[in-house]
Amino acid sequence: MITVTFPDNSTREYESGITALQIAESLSHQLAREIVSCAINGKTTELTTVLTEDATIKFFKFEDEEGKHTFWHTSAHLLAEALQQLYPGIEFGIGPAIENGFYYDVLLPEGQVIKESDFDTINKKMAELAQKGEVLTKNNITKKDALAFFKERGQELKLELINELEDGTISTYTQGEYTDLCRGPHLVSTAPIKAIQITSISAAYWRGDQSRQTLTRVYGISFPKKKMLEEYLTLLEEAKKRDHRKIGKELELFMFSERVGKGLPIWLPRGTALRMRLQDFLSRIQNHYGYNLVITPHIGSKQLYVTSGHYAKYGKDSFQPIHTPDEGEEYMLKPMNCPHHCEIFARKPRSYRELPVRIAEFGTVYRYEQSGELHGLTRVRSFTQDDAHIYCRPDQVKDEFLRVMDIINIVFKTFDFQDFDAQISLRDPQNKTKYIGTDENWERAENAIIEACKEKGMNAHIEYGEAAFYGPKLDFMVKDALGRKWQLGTIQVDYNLPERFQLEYVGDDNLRHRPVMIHRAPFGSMERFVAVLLEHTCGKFPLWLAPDQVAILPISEKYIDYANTIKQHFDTLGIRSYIDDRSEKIGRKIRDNEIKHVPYLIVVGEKEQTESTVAVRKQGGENQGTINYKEFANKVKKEVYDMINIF
RNA sequence: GCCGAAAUGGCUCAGUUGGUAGAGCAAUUCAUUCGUAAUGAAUAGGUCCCGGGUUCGAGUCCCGGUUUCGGCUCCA
Repeated sequence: MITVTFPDNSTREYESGITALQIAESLSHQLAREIVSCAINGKTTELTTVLTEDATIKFFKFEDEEGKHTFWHTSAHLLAEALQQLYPGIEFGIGPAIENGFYYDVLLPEGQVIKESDFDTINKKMAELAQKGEVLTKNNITKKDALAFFKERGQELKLELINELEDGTISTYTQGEYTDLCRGPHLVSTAPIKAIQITSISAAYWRGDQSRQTLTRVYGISFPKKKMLEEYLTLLEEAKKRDHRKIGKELELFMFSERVGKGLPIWLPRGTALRMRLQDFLSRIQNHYGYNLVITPHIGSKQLYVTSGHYAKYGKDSFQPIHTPDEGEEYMLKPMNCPHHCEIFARKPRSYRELPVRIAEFGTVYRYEQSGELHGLTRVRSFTQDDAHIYCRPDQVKDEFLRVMDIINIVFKTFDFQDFDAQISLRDPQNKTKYIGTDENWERAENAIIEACKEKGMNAHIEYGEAAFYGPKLDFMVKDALGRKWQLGTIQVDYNLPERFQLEYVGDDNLRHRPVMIHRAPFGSMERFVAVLLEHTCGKFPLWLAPDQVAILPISEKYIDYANTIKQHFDTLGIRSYIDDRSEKIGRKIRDNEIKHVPYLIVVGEKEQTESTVAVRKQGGENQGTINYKEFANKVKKEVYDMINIF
C-alpha cells in the first residue's frame, strides 16, 4: 500500500501500481473526466504514470497553465499526425505548446506549400484523427535506437535533436501511425481535443538560425469544448477593436504615407497635442529629478559613430551615410542620441561635485528595420525616444538607478500599467565575446541592477544573453491588445561609451576618473508608448491627457454664438475644446461613441438651460446635469493642472 | 530579408464562371426650425495599389513590383 497526499494535505491509501488517472477516478468521475495532466511530487507528468511509492499528487484541468500546456502539446502531435497523412514525406522540426495554442515547424517535401486555403483540410483531418481517440503511448528508448528509428523515416531534423540528448533520457510518444521524439507529458489520448483551429502559418528558420533551412511553422489552437473555441475567436475580434492602428485612424492621431515612406509615422494635429502633453508631463517629472533638456541634430558625422563603436557593429544594417555634394563628408541619420550627449558631457572639464550630470532629450532617431518587421506605431523606422543619459561616479550608479526606477514607477502608475513585466537582461555567460567591456565592469553593473530591483521590491526576471552589447539592462514590457509584449521603459548601464569617448571628471583626489553612463527612457519611445496607451484605454483618454478635453455641441445653429462664447472662456483657461456644430448628428455621435476620446461633452441648447448654464455629459453619454459653465471650466482646469503639476 | 495573406470612393465593405464599377456612413446642396440614440430630398465623389501579359473584352486570370496585415529572424 502507498500513501498519496493531495493538495489540501488530506491523504488516502492505494495499492502500489495504481495510475494517477485511477486515483482521480476514485475521487470522482467528474474529476477524472476533466483533468488533463498532473504533478507527482511536484513534477508535471501524465495521468498514466504509475505510482509505486508514497507521493503527493496534484491534478491539472485544462483551465490550469500546466493543463493547457499538456493539452496543446498533444494537439501539436495531433497536427503532426494530420500533416504526415496529408503531406507524405514531410519532415518534422519541433512542435511545442505556446502561450495561446501550439505550432509545429515542418519541412515540406520539395515543391509543396501550405496555404491558408489548406487550413480547412488540416482542421478536418485533425478532428477526424482526434475523434478516433488514439491513445498516446510512451517508450523510453536508447539513443542508438532513436537514431535508427528516425533515420529510417527520413527525419533528419530529429536526428540533430537526438544527437544533443543524453542516452537514457530519450523517449518517444506514439499515437496511431505517428511517433514523435518527445519528453512529454501528454494527454492519455487525443479524444478530449474537441475543437481545433489552424490559425496561421509563417516561415521559421530551423533552430532560429537565419543561415539554416526555412521551415513552415503551422500555428493552431485547440480546446476541450467547441464553445471555448468560439469564445476565443470572439475575444480576438474584440481585441481588434482596440488596435491602436484602428483607433489612431478613427481619432486622426497619426498616419502613414506610402509616398513619405514605410515605417515613417506622421503625427496629425490631434496626435501631436496628445504627444506634447505626454512630453510635458515627463519633462516636469524630469525637471524635478534634476534633468536638463537639450536638443541635438538629427544627423551626425560618420566619425562620431566610428568613435562610439556603433558604426563597426551596426553600420552595415543602418541607413547608409549621406554625403555632401562637394567635400565628400559623410553623415549618418542618428540611430541613437547617446554619442551626441557624450559630446555635451565632454565639452568642458567636469568635477566630481557636479555629478551626476543628467542630459535629457526627446530625440528623434532613425533605424533601419527589416520591412517585414514594421508594425503600426510600435515598430517604425523613425521614432522619438524620451531619452536621457546620466553620467555619474561609480558609487552613484545604484542610487541613480533607483531614482530612474522611481520615475518609471510614476509613469506606469499614472497610466495604470499594472500588468507589466520587468526583465533584467544580462550577458550570455556561455558566449562573452559578443560584448564590449571588461568582465569586472560587467559584473559590477549586473549586480547594481539586481540589487536595485531587490531594494525596490521589483519582481523582475533575469534573461541571460539578452543584454545589449555594451551593458546590462532592465526593461519593462507591456502587452498590447493581442497580448504581444512590447518593451516600453528601459534602463541600461554603459561602461563602454565613456571609455570610447574618453569621458572624464576630476575626483576629490584631484585625479581623473571615468564616469559611468546610464541610458534610460521611461516611455521607451513616444510612438510605442502612445500605441500601447491607446490599446489600454481603448482611445478613452483621461481628462488631463485628451487632445481635446471638452467637445461643445450646439443642438442647432442658433446656439453657435453661445457655443463660441463658451469656447472662448475655455481657451483663456488653457483648456482644449472644439465646437462640433453638426447639430443634427449629435444624437448619433453620442450613441455611436464617436466622440469617445473627449472626456466631457457640453450640449448647448438643452431646454432647461439658462444664459450661463450648459448640460454636461461624460464620456459615453452619461448625463452630468445642467451646470454653470464657468464653474465647470474651473473644475476642469483644476483637474487638468493638478495632474500635470504633479511636481 | 523569409513564409503566407490582403489592397475597390474620405471610412467600413459588396462585386457570382472575365461582359457598362455598387452599398452604408462621411462630404456638398436644397428643404425643414424640426430632431437630443439617425428630419427629408438631391448631388458629387473611383487610373478598382502600380507596371506588364493573356483575351474581342480584365476589378476578376497570369507574371513582376509597391504598401499593409499575421508570424519568423532582427531590435544600438
